[in-house]
Amino acid sequence: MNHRPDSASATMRAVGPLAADPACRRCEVRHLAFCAALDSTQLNELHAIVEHKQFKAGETPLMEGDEAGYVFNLVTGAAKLYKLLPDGRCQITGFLLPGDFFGVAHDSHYSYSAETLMDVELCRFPRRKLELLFDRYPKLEKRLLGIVSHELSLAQDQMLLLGRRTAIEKVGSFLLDLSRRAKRLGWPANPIHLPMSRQDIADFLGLTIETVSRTFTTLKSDGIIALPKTSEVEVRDLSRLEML
Amino acid sequence: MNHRPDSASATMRAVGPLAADPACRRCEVRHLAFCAALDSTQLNELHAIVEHKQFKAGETPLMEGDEAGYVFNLVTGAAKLYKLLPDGRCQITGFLLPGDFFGVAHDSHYSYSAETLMDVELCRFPRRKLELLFDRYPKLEKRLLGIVSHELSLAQDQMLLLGRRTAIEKVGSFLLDLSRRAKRLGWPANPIHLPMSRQDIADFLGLTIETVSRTFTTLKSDGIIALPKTSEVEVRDLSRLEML
DNA sequence: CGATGCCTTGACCAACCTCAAGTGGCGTGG
DNA sequence: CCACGCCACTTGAGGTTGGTCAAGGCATCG
Repeated sequence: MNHRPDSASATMRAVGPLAADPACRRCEVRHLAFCAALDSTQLNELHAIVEHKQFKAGETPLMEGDEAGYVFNLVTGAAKLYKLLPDGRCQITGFLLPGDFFGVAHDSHYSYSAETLMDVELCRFPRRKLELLFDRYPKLEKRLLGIVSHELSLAQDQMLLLGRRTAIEKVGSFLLDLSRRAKRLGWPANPIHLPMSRQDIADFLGLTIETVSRTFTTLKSDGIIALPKTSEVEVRDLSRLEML
Repeated sequence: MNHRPDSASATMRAVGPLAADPACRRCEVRHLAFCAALDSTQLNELHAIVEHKQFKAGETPLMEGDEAGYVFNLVTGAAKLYKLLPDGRCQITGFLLPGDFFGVAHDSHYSYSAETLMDVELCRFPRRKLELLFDRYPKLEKRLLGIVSHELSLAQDQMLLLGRRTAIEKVGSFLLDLSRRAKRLGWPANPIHLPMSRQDIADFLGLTIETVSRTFTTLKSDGIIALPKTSEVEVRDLSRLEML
């Protein structure tokens, strides 16, 4: 049911229904995730309905138009959420890192797709079962409301970025954002690791891959960043990056 | 306040101070608003905490950074929600029409501003009191979750528009969207009335006022729309408008 | 070591922006 | 009732940002 079905957890599971689920308790992203701030009872009930799943890089845990039967919590890895136009143009609406929640739909079908950027572990909650839990633990529903409100706020920030910022401002704010999120996860905040391709960055910022590449080059020759690897950005002048 | 959730609502309605509040019951946008689909008891309780307010055109019911003490429901008129960059660049994140809800903040302060486009009537709910109601009527909180999820979905659509659509596609989709919303409100869907200025449309679509104006002119000379007044758009070829 | 895929760079182009002037509707005052 | 001014909108000319198309570099992997 969760993680690897190996010896340690099998032993603990023998004790009793409530002591039997160390997986969620041990979860490294729990303090960041949907399941944060739950008491023992709630956590156990949540654990009872969760399904741990793994995906390889490039797979799609959910697709626009699918029946919205589950909500998800990313545990390890990274993914993107995106929408497509009929002619193939793509807008990435967000990147998912450990602890991030996704899959909320305002009606019965998802309005966007998700694709993994690398191998991913996630928790999957059947929507119906979760809603039953909400009736007993309104706190869970409050938590979800908080998460969705937060995402709405991020979406509005992104609208401002897409509609009114220049290419260099877009890239700068993207890098700062990734750096902050890495820090929150306890990862190195300065050599920023980019789990996504240049094309993904372009589709997130409303630019082309060439413009993203050129903007990185500009920032590099201005001494604001360095690019030790193509998937790694070192911030060399934070204040000038923030000024953009 | 004197109602208990488990009382028979039919009986309760007959007597007491709450029988004296037909305002909410008569509300013309109730079937569209936050207060839709509530039973009599819930509606009475909600009515007990609501404050009706009026604003003149150009006023700001809430500003980015203000203490988020209230949530709002627009009853009549129209308004815009927007965010500003330090240098004054503006992105409108949405237009509000009767029945629309706004003022949800993910933390204790608003992350955007609201300004009326014309004289407006609205309902204002004190956030703390509303949250107390949520504890007794989880259905209210579910309703709010539904509204916020829906707004998130709209925000993602708007990201796709801002990042990946051309000027003419932006204007076309804006007009279709306004037309659909008018229809839902029981207003004429075809000569579309625009309650906002060209500048507002530009700030919504991530364009300049000149580009919006030119795009209207192009659509007009292509015979797709007519402009009987500057604030009125007549759709003359719906299918070609939808094709954009 | 060649093939592959991603990224970078270059030259050119077009969509959209900027700046500036012109138009038209509307309210005000003579 | 008309003249005027105001303001929002439209139109025009020219510039810039970012897009398009194409070639070249570079790392990874068989």
